[in-house]
Amino acid sequence: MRGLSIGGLAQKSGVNLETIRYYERIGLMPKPDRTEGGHRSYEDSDIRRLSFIRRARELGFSLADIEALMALDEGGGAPCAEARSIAATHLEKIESKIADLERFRMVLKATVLKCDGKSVKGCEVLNVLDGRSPEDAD
Amino acid sequence: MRGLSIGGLAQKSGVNLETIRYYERIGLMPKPDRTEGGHRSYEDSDIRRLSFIRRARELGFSLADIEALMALDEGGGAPCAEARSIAATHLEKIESKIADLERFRMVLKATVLKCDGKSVKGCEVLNVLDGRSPEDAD
DNA sequence: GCTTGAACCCGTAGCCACTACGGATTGTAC
DNA sequence: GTACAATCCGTAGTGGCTACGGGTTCAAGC
Repeated sequence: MRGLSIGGLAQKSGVNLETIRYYERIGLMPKPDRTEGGHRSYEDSDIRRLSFIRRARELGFSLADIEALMALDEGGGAPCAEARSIAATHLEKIESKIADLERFRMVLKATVLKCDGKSVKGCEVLNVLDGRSPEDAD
Repeated sequence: MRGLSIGGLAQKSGVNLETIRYYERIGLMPKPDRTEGGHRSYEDSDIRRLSFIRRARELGFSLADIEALMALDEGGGAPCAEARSIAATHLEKIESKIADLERFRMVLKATVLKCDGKSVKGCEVLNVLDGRSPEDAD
């Protein structure tokens, strides 16, 4: 085999083999050359592209976002403003998600702390989820 | 109609009508009585159960977690310790998710700030995703 | 050159938690 | 009685993978 096998690419990029095939199927990764026997044969540029995808996924970008970012990267035009805007929008989403989670964390933490793990009735965790306010519970 | 229609339940509980049918299908909600014509007819207890589910979902519990929590709530045995443990485990998950997102946020924020939206080459957003460290980029 | 066993092929189905569709039936208000 | 909203049901689609399984190919050892 001349190029990289899909398994080799999976190792080098840190992306699951099945996921690579999935990315190819949905058009996120280009169709690679094939060996005579039909096995996929990748090049170095595929490692870079796939690593880009992996990093962006780790940062929580959707595959649609990633597609747009990669198109910008290749377009060459004046991508920076657009890339910045995609990232900024994504940043906002992440920030609001963090805020949401922080609120959940506080409720949960308070709830878990109140629950002594003994009392059968009036379990604070269940009280909260039942919509009984903590004040009612005692 | 004697009881509550599915539409009414949807309104009162704040859960989408289709979602209610889905919950019934997967066994999370009990099968309600039916009118002569076959329409679902709900009781007040269904509002409570569904509201419990909704609140738990909003706190990020999985449906499997919720099923377990509701079983504890009904079992009556010594559920508090278990409910506490489910909630505590969930709290840990949320906390690590927050930590992850915080890291993403920092990277993204730094990235967006560095990107001036003008320079065609060396766009910081794309650099980061390309795995080029910020130091290399200049 | 031959054999073995790992790697790879492909299509399909499953996961979670919904949401949407669409044609048929029922409920309800006038 | 009629019009029209609400509900019925099964099925399919969403995103982002992951798993399965039976068949083929590759690469290394002898």
